[in-house]
Amino acid sequence: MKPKIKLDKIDRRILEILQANAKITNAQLANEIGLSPAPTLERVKKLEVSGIIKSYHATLNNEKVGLGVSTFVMVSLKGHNKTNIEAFTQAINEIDEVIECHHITGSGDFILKIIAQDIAAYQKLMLEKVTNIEVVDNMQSLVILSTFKDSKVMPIP
Amino acid sequence: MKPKIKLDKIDRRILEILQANAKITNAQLANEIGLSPAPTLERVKKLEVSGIIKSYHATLNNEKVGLGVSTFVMVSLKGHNKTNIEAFTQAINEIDEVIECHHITGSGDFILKIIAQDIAAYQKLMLEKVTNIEVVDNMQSLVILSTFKDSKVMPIP
DNA sequence: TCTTCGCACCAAATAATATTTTGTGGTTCA
DNA sequence: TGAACCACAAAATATTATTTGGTGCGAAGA
Repeated sequence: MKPKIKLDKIDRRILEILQANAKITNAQLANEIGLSPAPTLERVKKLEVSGIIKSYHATLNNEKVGLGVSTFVMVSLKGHNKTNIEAFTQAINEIDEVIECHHITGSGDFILKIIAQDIAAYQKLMLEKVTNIEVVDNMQSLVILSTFKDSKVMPIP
Repeated sequence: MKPKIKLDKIDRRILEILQANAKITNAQLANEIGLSPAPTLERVKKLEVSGIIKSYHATLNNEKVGLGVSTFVMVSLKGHNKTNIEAFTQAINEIDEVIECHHITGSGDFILKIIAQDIAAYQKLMLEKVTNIEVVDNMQSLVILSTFKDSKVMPIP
């Protein structure tokens, strides 16, 4: 039996705050939501245990670590059958530079997000690892020129 | 003068660990990288101050908070001039459901990532907020059917 | 080569923070 | 009405972060 969780206004506020800043102390968080530390912590733990909060991550400045190029890649497979899809996703999973892989509607089948040092490294990566995945029919790269928004805060309904 | 930062193997390991799990304690982190807590903390602080670590975020389970639909949207503007681009990015910035906005090469001009409760909410959002941005010429929605990879860990070169 | 400086580190003390415990009031349901 | 259950607050305790002082090593200059 899955425990049905309903979020009240305070829970939603907690989620909003922790998405924006996971490093806030429990005391500060308590203060912001207008409760004392004990029940605040209880709520956070409950959100974690229930799986509503999945994980916590540090976000890096990609340029500063030497990752200057990000792209989206639209991929079509040779066939849409389960075997090919599994072969593809498995191959993708082994490539660290592919940080996202989504199955989508529309003309293509998949959209990937890929990170690389520069265009040269990107080209090398594509040629050596991505292009020669057997089941891939066709690919189109969209290079990100600049990013205007990259929010880590989902709008909780 | 920007302080040129060079990362050694230990720094890269720290970044890798904190990207995967920002909630690790300093003592645990120290243990994993084979240093004592003091210099470990020093390194982390240095990475934060230098801006290599940008921020820390909680990641949610979108389905569990009632956000069942994610899409990519390819957008073409009526003209590629600076004025139109600024008008567009500003309009986009006010829509919480648009969590990413990138300027890209290729036939379209922008790619957006949008989150909504369900298809009905998505349609409403598009009709009421996105479609009628004045400078938008053409849009194509790609609905995410499933996500096979969504890594928060960048491969540091 | 010798000396000195500065850096990265460790161990241990201290400060801050998380977490647990205990008790209270309000709400629901039999 | 009253029993059981929550959600909460205050305060005690445990855990963790942070600071301090001291050591050794490597690089730069005499």
